[in-house]
Amino acid sequence: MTRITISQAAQHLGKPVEIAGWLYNLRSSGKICFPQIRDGSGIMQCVAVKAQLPEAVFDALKKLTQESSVIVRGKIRAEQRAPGGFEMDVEDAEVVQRVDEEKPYPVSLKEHGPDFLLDHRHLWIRSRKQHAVLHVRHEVIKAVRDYFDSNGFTLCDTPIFTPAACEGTTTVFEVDYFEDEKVYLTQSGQLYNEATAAAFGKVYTFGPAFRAEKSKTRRHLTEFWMVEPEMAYATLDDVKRVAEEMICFVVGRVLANRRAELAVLEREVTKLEAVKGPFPHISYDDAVKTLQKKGSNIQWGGDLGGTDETLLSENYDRPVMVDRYPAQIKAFYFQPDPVRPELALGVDVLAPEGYGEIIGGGQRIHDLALLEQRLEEHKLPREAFEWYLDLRRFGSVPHAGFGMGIERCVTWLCGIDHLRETIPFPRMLYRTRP
RNA sequence: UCCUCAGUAGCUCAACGGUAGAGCAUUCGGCUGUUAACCGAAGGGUUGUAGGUUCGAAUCCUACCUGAGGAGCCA
Repeated sequence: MTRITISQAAQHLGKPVEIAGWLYNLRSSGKICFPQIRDGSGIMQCVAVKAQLPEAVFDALKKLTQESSVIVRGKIRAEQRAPGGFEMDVEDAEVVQRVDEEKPYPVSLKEHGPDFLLDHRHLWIRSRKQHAVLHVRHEVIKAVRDYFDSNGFTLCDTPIFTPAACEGTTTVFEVDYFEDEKVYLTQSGQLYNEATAAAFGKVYTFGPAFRAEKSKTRRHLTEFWMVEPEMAYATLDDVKRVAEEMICFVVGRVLANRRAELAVLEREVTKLEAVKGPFPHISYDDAVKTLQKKGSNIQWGGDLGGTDETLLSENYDRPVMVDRYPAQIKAFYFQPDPVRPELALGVDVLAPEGYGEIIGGGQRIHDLALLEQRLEEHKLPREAFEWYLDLRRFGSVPHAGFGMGIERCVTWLCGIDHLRETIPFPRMLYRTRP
């Protein structure tokens, strides 16, 4: 008997096969019942007819409880009435573990509230929608890696324990490191990326980042995943080009390989099909003017708020790049604009449909004296940055890079309204379980 | 940290000062093509916690706890 996954059903029509999975749903009508089995690759509707089965097998199936693990054997045929288009005529079944009806599976197919679902996240991820979102996440991550791997970037992972906050300003999680030493969970691999870029030319790091800000919004997690490329001999324009190419590549992959998941999510595919280069570019100056015309009370020199990002992205059907922000609202390491030094050569990419910032990046300072001056202005402990300053002493070159938040990207592509559903086990303010 | 909202059956909600209810889930019964199947019946409650007002509180008031949304900050 050949064991197949449900996704392979079309290649095994008419042949005896077995499917190992869990009971997703069951409908029963006296002498016939329809167990729907999920196996992680899809959902298969089965048909069990009393007259054609041993009594024990039929009874076991008819009384099966939700999410009991079960192996079913039989032949598969095309069936229009079945969701998914295929159906198995069950000839035999083996219950691996039966969920006790006295303590039934808690996540029913009916509606639930967010608190309940998040408390049961370890089970919630079995449901169709969550399953689809996490499949899209997998596709996004794979596409991102494929893009960099096939464009001359070397994966150089950066440390998670760091001796100091990368950017000084934001709050970091402090960890006891053996006796008498404190380390911090990384907020970004960027500073280390600059070192590996000088070693390998083009690099990227892909890993978790931690932010201890008490942010309480649908766009924040305390632990999230970020891909950060960095390029030596590169400028702001290179960052913009690579970011655009990468986004188009990722969106294309999701459209090519995850149509079924997007359908489960009821995502408007045309909105994603519109994501093609070139992306619109707008300067921070113009962004502020546009926003003021639209009624925002943003002033020049202030950062774009969440509503500002939404207002701005409403103007476009694809991601928009906003560049040259005031240096004062950007991190210390941004290279100033040569014509207007009060501006930083940084760029943010805002996703369409109000999904906000998914990418932030820019060109880094390569001049030693200027970097030393910035460290002082930001009152950063110079000792901790000596190694970083070395990068400007030994073969410094113009270099640039960016970071993309994986969960924000997945949230946008899936068209869902909360970041927490795009990671298997979200870590948020006040929620660290399960 | 601040602002707003919400906690009633396992779940989703109703009852808004006068006997705590429905759908789903569970159990029992019915049904040979169900699509979050349907039909009949049963069990299931210290209304988040602690005080207060009242003849009477799920309902009004106060504090606290828990959660959600938003602000600031960011990916």
